Amino acid sequence: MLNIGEASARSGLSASTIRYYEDEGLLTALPQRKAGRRLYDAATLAELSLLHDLRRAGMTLADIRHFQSLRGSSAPCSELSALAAKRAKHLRAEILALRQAESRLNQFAQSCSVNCGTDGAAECSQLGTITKKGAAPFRVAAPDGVHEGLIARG
Amino acid sequence: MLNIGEASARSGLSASTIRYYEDEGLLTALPQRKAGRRLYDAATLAELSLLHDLRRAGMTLADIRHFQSLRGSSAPCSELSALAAKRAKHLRAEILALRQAESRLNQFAQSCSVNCGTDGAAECSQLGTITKKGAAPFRVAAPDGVHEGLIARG
DNA sequence: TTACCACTTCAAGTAACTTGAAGAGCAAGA
DNA sequence: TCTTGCTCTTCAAGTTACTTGAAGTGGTAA
Repeated sequence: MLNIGEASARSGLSASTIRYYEDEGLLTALPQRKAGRRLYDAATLAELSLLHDLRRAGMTLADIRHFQSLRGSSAPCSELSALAAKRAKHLRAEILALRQAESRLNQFAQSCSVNCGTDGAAECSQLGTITKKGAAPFRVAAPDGVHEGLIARG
Repeated sequence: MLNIGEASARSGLSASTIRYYEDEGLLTALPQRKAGRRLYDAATLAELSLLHDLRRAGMTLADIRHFQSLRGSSAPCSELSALAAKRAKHLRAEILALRQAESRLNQFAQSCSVNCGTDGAAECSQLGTITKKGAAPFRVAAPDGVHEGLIARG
């Protein structure tokens, strides 16, 4: 039995986020209480960890609620499966975009540090070096009603 | 010269987001106006695209403002370079985590669809299959004052 | 001329947390 | 026993980055 601080460390969620999820009804099993304080067992902890994962996967809390409602119901598992696959596909696109962003940042950092000390300081101070060269501006479209990427959520 | 709709399509930002960035003073060059309507040239468009990229890279609007202030100043380019490298490193961790989430979702979808039609439906309806098996719960720590991942931003 | 659509401003709403205030439980040390 | 210090409690309010809605304007196609 772990207190909320330890549960936080293990699940990767902050203590206040854990309380928030509980308030929002996202925990199917409430933590036990001792002297008013929450205590988490392995099952509850696993659920917290799962919540963290699903959020990482870009699901909104509403999505997660839907997932949970399917879970208990007699919904065809094809629906559950499709939901997961759709999310995974979306994640794949997101990962690709992040990779592009990463490589542009790295490019910038490198060209910047190379030019440092020489007369290239001017070029270094131009943010423009990060922008895609020659590549057409892109939009990561969200397929059929699925929400935009993590960033677009605000 | 493109109107805001076209600028939106090219930059990947929604029209209202573009207006929002302008209101927030994130555009170093304001778009021209014709009959009250905004018109964007190549330079402004590039800036919008860059803003989109930096956001994708997980920078907050405050981060971006800081980046911009460094840009014009006599700040050592090592600082700019370090900032970019730090961001890129953080992105790398983020990408890794997303990949894990993706593979778990895929695992779930697959095990689910395989079991469909058999008596495995019960297993399928268990969300628990997505959770990491045997792996210790992890936390993607944000190094020294850097913000948490995209999701943690809310 | 009449639709119609993309645009304008401004205010208010939203998601998902986070922060702050004010107080309580409890273990370690003097 | 008392104090210090930490973690916890609830509840309200604040935050970020947008998004949505209302009410009105500009330009063009039929």
